[in-house]
Amino acid sequence: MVLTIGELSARSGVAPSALRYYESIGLIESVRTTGNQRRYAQPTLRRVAFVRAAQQVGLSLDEITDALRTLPQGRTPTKADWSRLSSSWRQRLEDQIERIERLRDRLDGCIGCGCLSLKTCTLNNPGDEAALRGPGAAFLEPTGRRRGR
Amino acid sequence: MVLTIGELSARSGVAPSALRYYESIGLIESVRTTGNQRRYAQPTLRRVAFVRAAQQVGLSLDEITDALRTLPQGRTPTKADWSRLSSSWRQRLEDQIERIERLRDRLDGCIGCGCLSLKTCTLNNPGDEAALRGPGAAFLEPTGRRRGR
DNA sequence: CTCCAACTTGAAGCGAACTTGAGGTCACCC
DNA sequence: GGGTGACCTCAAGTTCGCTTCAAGTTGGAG
Repeated sequence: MVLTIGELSARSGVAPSALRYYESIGLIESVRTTGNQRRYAQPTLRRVAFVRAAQQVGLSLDEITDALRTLPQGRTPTKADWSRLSSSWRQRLEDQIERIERLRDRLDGCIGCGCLSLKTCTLNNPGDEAALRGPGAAFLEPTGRRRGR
Repeated sequence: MVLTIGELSARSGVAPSALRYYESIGLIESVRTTGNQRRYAQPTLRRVAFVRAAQQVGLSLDEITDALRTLPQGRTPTKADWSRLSSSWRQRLEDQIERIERLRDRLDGCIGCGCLSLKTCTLNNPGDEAALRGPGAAFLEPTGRRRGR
């Protein structure tokens, strides 16, 4: 069974134009009918779903492309394929979770102490502390940046 | 003590051009010297740090602006100010964490079962399941979307 | 065989979040 | 008071992740 672009769009929730765009950057593949229309293999559906999930957590299409490049597009991925991809992302996801938890806790802490205003709250008074160890305020952006800069 | 744009940039790790941009969209404020140069009060440093943290977790500058608008820029924020902001963001952050954990667990599950390829793994075979309850594949994008679309 | 919705391409447009550049001014050190 | 590095404005440019449009083609239902 193969899918038309309309079917893939309906089942993935991703617009046809976006799917064409994904193909143009090498994120997904299609075969063509004699009349030049795209046909997608089902694994593409999972691939697309995965792309959206990864986007949700802040990965760029470039990064996702890189990661998925380690998976075969033609054959079904093996455990080893997955294991490779998974381990490289896991740390990243953990970092992301930690970053959000830190912001959440910071926010919670602020309810109690009224900080972003109190000098005494070092946890929430990062700028001046960071200045002591040089510029960058790296405590808030611990590892790789998400986009831009 | 006030900060020049260069100092604020160095201490926050945010480029001067970005700081000017933030000001242009009303995210931060400055006073001017007689010679028309910007001078920032220290709370601005915390504000900027907060902005970057919030960006890291996927909030747009618009949303951050809205949220911070509930905080006073002139006076120091009170507990009540913080409490308001905090409670409105908390759920959002929780959702974000949950979403990432789901992706992580999905990834972990895949190591064991080789999915994104096995039909038997329903957890990781969302597309076909989603098709049963109509298009959208909403399982992966549970609540509000981050950007675009 | 005809029809029409669904597809095709390529180019242009868009919003977000900045950066870069040109041309000019300011402020602090010697 | 002179020099120079940090600052100013405004406009235009950049990247990402798409969408929209125009003009044409395909393929399946009747």
